[in-house]
Amino acid sequence: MPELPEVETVVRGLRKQLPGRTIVSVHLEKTDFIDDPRAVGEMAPGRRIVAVERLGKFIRIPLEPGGSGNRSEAPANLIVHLGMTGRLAVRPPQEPVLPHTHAFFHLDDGSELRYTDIRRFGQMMLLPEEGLAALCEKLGADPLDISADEFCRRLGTRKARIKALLLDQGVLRGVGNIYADESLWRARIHPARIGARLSKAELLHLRTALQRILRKAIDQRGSSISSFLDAEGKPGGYQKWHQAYQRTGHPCPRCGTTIRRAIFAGRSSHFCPRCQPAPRGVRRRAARKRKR
DNA sequence: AGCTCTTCCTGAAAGC
DNA sequence: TGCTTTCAGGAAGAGC
Repeated sequence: MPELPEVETVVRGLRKQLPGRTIVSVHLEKTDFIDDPRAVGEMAPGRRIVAVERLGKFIRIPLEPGGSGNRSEAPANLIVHLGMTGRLAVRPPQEPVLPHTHAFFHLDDGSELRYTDIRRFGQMMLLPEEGLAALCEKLGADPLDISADEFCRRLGTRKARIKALLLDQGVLRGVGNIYADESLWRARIHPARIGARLSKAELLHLRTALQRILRKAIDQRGSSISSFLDAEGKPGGYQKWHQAYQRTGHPCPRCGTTIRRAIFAGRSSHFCPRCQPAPRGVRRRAARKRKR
């Protein structure tokens, strides 16, 4: 599932191919994941791609104003969220089309930008500058840039569980289940702890762990779980480094205790019950549950 | 404010 | 063997 490192990997790949290209035409198959399919189909053709950027887990492809005349004067941004199974890649037109490919952007050099998404949990939209500003406002800080002070303020003052806070895109943009679990394991913090009850040292440790893990994962071109492939169709390598995520029943690499799985904030969470001691209240409930 | 549950969707894997 | 059920999860919305 694409999270910050996977999206960053895709963005870096697309950045080598897309800027400077002009969208010649658009072909859409299934459109239920697109906000306004007609707008995408009509506004994108004739416009030149300026850049490729990452906004949390969103991919932003700004398009130059102008294009083929008529109503396409205002700047627009093609925004793509990969959801669970989304893939965005530039392919030669003769390359066989993968099943579940729903959007084709024909480019002026003959290649195609293709969007493939088995489960269609992804999103696609064409946003004017105001819409983009509104989206950015909803998103929290980028975890790679956030200062220690802001991290403590955003997470250390909230009464929600730390796992929920890490996953909340309005708090931090880009963290998903894999990197939430991995950073909590590394910082030795139980996922059910309340943000406001974490010590300053724990918060600082968590920020450092999260940043190191995200940077390393980007170096490894992301984690390939449930068939994530980058813009060039290559798998990432960070899944080899997972210490807790999806390692239920395996020994904790630090202390040997069996990694456990439980649902917190509606998400399956993987943690070491010894390294990451549970807060009061959770301990009793966890005792009578034993899955997998 | 923040929790849980449900919905969207498909394919893999487990269960019978 | 082959069918049915369960699960996975990002995000949004409902209801508590």
